[in-house]
Amino acid sequence: MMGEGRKMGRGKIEIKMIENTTNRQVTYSKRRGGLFKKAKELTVLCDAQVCLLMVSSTNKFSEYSSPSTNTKDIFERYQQATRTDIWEEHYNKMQKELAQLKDTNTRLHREISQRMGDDLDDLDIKQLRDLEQDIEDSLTTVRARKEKQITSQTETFKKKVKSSEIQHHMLLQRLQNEVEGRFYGYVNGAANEYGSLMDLAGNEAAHQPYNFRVQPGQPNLQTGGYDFHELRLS
Amino acid sequence: MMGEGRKMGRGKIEIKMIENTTNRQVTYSKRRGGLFKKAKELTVLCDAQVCLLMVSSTNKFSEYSSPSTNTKDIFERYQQATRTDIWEEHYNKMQKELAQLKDTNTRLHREISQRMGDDLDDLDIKQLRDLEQDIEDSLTTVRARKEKQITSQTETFKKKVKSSEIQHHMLLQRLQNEVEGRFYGYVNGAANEYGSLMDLAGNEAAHQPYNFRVQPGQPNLQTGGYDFHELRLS
DNA sequence: AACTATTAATAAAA
DNA sequence: TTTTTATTAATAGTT
Repeated sequence: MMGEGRKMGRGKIEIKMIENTTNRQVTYSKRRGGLFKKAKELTVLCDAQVCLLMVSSTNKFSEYSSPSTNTKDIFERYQQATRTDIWEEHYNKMQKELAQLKDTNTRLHREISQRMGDDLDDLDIKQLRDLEQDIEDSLTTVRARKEKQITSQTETFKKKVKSSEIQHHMLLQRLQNEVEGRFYGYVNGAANEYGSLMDLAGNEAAHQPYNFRVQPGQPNLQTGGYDFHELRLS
Repeated sequence: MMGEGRKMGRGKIEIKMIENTTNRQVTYSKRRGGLFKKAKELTVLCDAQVCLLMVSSTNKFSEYSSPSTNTKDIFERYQQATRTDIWEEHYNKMQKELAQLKDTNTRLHREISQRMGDDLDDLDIKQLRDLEQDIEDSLTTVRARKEKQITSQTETFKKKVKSSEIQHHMLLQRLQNEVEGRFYGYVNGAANEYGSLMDLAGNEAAHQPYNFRVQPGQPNLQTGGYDFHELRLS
């Protein structure tokens, strides 16, 4: 049921493109080394000629070709030996790829249909039971995920409200102070000239000595959002 | 001291050409599969393009090139990317090989010199002691070999003499028979027509029914010599 | 070709 | 990057 997973080294990997760029490059580098080593060993052990060309996803080239073999030679010998036009080969390969993709497409389409409750005619009882179980599992997973999301959102909301309350309280206090003409000395020297109610609203930072204030944070790259900004009063 | 030995699977192998043809071909086949698999994995995991051409020692070709890559393309891209003319590359490779051979040559020459007692100026006491020990070991080996050879030659000689004696004895007997006109019937049918004393000397095989005779053997490829022929009477 | 005892390759962590 | 280490994958010899 699962895709062909493989373990090697300390972790488990599937043979599919490594999304993380850094990992991909590290893996490329390591495996390239491995491939070259194996190519050399084959060359020596079996008295063979090997030519290995590689282009990384960052367009870097690497080459191995066995001693006293040159790339051009082996390439030409290859062409001669295969006696097939290189373009025809390419064309065939494309056709094969196309067929495979179509096939995959059909399978996926059918799987989706079945999960949506259509196209069930060809399934026997066991298959139907399996499908049912699968869908139930999916449901459980989705529900769990949803619950988690709700909890998370609630937390966020609580924080936001709390922050809001603190700010409100502060503003009220300062407003009261202004109105009563009583300053507690937290604005010193010339800055006083600008001390006004308008200023409080428009540029609170200039007069803000407290640590309560929730600061706008850096963009949070991991979630892709700007979470901290949501905590600002607006 | 030993060459880099490697174990893999159930046995131990050095990375040097596998002499046994069958083994070599089996290993070629297995490792070719491994190499292709790794090439494919690299292609998928790292979003790379790989082109792998192989010629076995029996001149059979194999190829892998990643999907939507064709061999010609990647080859041309390779040429472009390296910006080096393929012949220049070949030339460089030859030069490198040449330099390596020269280097090896120099080393060997020096080693021989030292073993012959020359060119010892750069060696410290330990190195000299090691060299001494080495040479002593060599000497022991050579002596042992020599003793063995002597024993072996003696054996060979004994056999030869014995064989010679037998043949002599037979000849004498047959000569006596001829002279006495009495045949013991070991030459049958038409062959008798050719039974003469001259024939005995010039073409003994024609009349030779005994197993005593030491037969000329096949060339012995392992020692490079024709050992059995030495046992023939001449 | 298939099996399996062993080694070699390597993914993740440091 | 490079090294280390836990783990899997490749494979040499065997049947």
